[in-house]
Amino acid sequence: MARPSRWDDVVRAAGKVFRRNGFAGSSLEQVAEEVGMWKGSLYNYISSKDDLLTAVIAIPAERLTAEAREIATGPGDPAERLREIVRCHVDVLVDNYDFVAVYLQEVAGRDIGAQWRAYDREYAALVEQVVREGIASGAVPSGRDPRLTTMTLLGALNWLTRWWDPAGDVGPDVVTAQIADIVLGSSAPVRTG
Amino acid sequence: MARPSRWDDVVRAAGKVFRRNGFAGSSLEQVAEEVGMWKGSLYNYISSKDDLLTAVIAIPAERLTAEAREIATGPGDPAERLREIVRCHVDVLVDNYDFVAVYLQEVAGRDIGAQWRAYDREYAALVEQVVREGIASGAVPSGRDPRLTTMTLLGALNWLTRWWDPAGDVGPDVVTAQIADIVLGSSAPVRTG
Amino acid sequence: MARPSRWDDVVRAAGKVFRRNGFAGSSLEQVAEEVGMWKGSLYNYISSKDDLLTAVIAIPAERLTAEAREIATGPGDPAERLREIVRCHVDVLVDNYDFVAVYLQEVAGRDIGAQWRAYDREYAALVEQVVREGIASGAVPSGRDPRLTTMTLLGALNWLTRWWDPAGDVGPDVVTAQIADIVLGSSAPVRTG
Amino acid sequence: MARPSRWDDVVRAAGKVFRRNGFAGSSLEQVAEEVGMWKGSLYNYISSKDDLLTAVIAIPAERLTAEAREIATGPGDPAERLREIVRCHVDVLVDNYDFVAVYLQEVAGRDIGAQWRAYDREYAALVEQVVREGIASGAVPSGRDPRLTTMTLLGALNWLTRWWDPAGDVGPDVVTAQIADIVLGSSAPVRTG
DNA sequence: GATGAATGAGCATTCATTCAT
DNA sequence: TATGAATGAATGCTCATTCAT
Repeated sequence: MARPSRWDDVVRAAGKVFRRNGFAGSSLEQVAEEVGMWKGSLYNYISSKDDLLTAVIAIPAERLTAEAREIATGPGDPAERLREIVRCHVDVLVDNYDFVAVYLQEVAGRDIGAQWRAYDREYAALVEQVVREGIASGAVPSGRDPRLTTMTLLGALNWLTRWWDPAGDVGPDVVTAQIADIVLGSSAPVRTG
Repeated sequence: MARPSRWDDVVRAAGKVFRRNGFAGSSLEQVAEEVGMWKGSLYNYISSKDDLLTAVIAIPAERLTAEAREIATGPGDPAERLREIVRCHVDVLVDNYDFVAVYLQEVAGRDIGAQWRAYDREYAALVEQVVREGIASGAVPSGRDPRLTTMTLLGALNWLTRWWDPAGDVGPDVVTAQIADIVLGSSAPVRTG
Repeated sequence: MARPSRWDDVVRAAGKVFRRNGFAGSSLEQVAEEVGMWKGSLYNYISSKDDLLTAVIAIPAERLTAEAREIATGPGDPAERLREIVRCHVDVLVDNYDFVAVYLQEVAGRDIGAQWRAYDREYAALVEQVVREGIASGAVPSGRDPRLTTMTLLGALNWLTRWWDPAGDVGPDVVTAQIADIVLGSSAPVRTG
Repeated sequence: MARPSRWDDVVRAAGKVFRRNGFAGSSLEQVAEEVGMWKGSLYNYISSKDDLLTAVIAIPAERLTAEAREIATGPGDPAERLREIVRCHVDVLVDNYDFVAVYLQEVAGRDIGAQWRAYDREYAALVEQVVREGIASGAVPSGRDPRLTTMTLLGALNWLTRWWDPAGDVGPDVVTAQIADIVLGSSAPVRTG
């Protein structure tokens, strides 16, 4: 369907509100107020509250899986591609803080709505594939369980929304570099800037 | 007030239900049904729904902070103590899967109820202290940001509830050892048992 | 039924609580707490909440009607007997402040529970009878409507629980004398003692 | 907020229901049914049950204090102004029987909600002021306690809702005249019409 | 497209009452 | 007689959703 003009505002507002109060804890009235619209008017844009969650989540989830697909199947040595994945993950996070936070809070790894789990599974599988290549190539220390390593990486990345302020002292580059270092078992000096 | 006999059942049921549906998404009727009790009867044990969340959360939070306090201030070299912290974290998780999951989902790192954030902050501070000692002693690769390293570790551990089955192929010992290895930058072979 | 030992305490507590919160706004738990008893234990004394209201109300209502019956049918000129009725009314009020307040608040003149209205009707009828005699004898100014005069008197008396503190500056004697004076159209000086 | 169209119906229904069952004894479902609306729809008009009580009470309370303020500070000899106050009081009662009954039942002279007691106090003070002038001018028999006289008058007036039917034999004019006569100690013949 | 009143199901909480101990 | 857990109905209030204007 062709989304009318204020669609973006609606989704952005939903992201903000859902992040603050959780999906179940948010009311559409709060979303409407955030957009500057009346409750009933929201239904010119959505057909249900779940619809809104889907829209919020699709934004980072689609970008993340699309880019991961490209990186995972693309050229370059495994270590480099793993770093790219981390960089991409952090970028998406920075660009869509609210949306990512909602996605992680409400959907990722939870037994909720099969339609949303698909993103989750594909993304984790793509990352795991690169991790496996890294183990095979020696870029990741041998002996590491691939899935455990993958989920450790994702855990570290996904936890960022709980504590990290992208505008704070520790910027995106440091975060990217160090998290990649940690997983790669590298003690290379941090590159800033 | 002296908590009567079925108190433990009530909290256990709440943990189960809250984990499944989220706190805001759970109804006390669901909790009551899980205990095998009528909705109104719950109020012989609690005085509000929040009360129940507090009870659920206090269990792992108190144990975790208490043990971390002991480990952080105790003897042993930093690497060893960091491993102990990881082991302890995984143990608490295994023993209280539902409660920990609820804690992480509803409270950890979220702008919710100051009374609950205190646990969070203390625990992270204790872990960070040991991480700093690890960096100072060379057990953790130099150049790592202490807070970022701490949160990477906690992220990895806290993400476990989203994907890890303690009864599955990869057992608690492997998880403990590998997550510690990753953070310590160690590529030592996994020690089991 | 033979009322067990703490019956009086229970009724007294009920009067206090009902006066404070209204009957519908009071819970038996509050009453129980006021007695120093557990909620369930109340049912050793009462068989329902209404039962308690009946008990509370019966105390002043029975005394009031009994004494009014005696005064109304007794000897003495109408003016004197009207004064006696006022004095008796004020006495009952002072002796049973809570109970009277509850009676007036919950029952008097309200379309509630026929069983309680009976007291009301009889008492008003007795007072009206004396008022009529007063009009006939000239003690009450002629031209006055008997029922209106009666209800004016009762209104004045019944409103006392809303503002009058028996222990305050204006004592029971002044109140008794002046209210009687007003209704009798007398401007005689206040007799105290 | 601009009160929408059925606001008046809602308040009128609330007055009716509250009068019948008392505030605490009334449910919003009863009010909704009286309006011909569903329970939840009420919340398009109010934000709480208390809100509704406030609305019901404000109607007679504001009119009463406003008119009493005018009369108390206006011209005319005290006796005349006291009669005007009585007339006004009876008029307000006749025009807003339910609302006045609720006000008297739930608020007047009760230790409830400070926001409502203010009306009460101001009104009584205004009436007392005129009573004092009446005593000073000789219109009210000397020797009368001003506050007691005021409260006797108000008690008589406020008790009307408990027994008086404005459409019955004794009409508003008779009630007005006689209650004023009684307080003024006047035995002037009743003027009807 | 916007409004906002209406709906009706659902929820946390209260409370009179029962009953086994 | 006292206790206090259990019951189950009721209540104030919320909220996703609908719809006439």
